[in-house]
Amino acid sequence: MDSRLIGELRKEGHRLTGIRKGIIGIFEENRRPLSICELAEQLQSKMIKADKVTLYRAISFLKEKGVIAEVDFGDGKKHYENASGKHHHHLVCVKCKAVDDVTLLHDLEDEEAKIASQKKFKVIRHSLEFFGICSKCLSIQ
Amino acid sequence: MDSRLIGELRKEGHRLTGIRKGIIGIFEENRRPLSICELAEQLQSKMIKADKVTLYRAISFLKEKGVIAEVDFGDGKKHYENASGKHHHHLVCVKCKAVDDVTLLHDLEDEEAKIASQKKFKVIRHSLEFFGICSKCLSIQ
DNA sequence: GTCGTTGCAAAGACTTTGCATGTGA
DNA sequence: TCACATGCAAAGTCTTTGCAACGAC
Repeated sequence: MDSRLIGELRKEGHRLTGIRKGIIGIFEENRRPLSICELAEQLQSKMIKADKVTLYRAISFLKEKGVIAEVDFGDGKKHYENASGKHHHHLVCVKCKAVDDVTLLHDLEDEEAKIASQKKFKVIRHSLEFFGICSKCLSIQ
Repeated sequence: MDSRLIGELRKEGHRLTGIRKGIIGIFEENRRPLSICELAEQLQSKMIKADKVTLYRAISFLKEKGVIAEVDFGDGKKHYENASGKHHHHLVCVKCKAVDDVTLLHDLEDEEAKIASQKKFKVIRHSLEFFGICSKCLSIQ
């Protein structure tokens, strides 16, 4: 587990509860972005019981700490993933909802530079998702 | 107004009501993506009264027809824009929520080709938004 | 013992559904 | 007229807030 994070939490007077340990552990194991419901299921499979409200609050807390990042697949739910990994984007299967990671050939830095110079817009982050049909669903059809 | 669309609607037994005419007109005038609430306001300023439920249904209908497209800014609301324009992406100001359009220097076709060949994933569409601070908000600070 | 964290209940925001009424063609 | 479109009420889903009880340190 991320010891820098744990030290920081302690220093700021926050507490490392069983639920938070569980959540941090799950986001370290999981590459796939998780919704609140999926997170609750994974905690349950680890024998950690937690109210959904607690998960919303824990997620909000960890998002502020920069530990996890929010990802949006336009399905009405928010999804979260470990923010520490290499920058990447997502392939979202519209049939089976599977999510895969992908990195770009050319990253978007030159695009962001163009935006800054042409539009005087300071880019903080971007969000790029590809929607389509995954190899499994293609083979089934 | 898009006469191809109108003909198609008629042929399929659909009706071109005042509300639908109003909505189509608004999406032709507006380049900025609109939420349901913003659409309701714009209709009202045209003296067209419509229930929000009707707008949800009309939007769902026009989305199926491919007339408008859904855009997601991760703010918990769905936004819609005219789908007939040139393919573009969005600059979303995190301060004032203004939205501007932007086109890429290099479009993502080569990335999609790479994804298809490496991952066997058939891309249908992608969604790319840049979040940051617009020129106005930068100058105010 | 303190004060941050949790759980339960309730409220809030956005969207969808059911059904009777209205209306364009 | 007749099927599609609309409005109202209600329900559904996801998320946030209030507050008392719990528990990490």
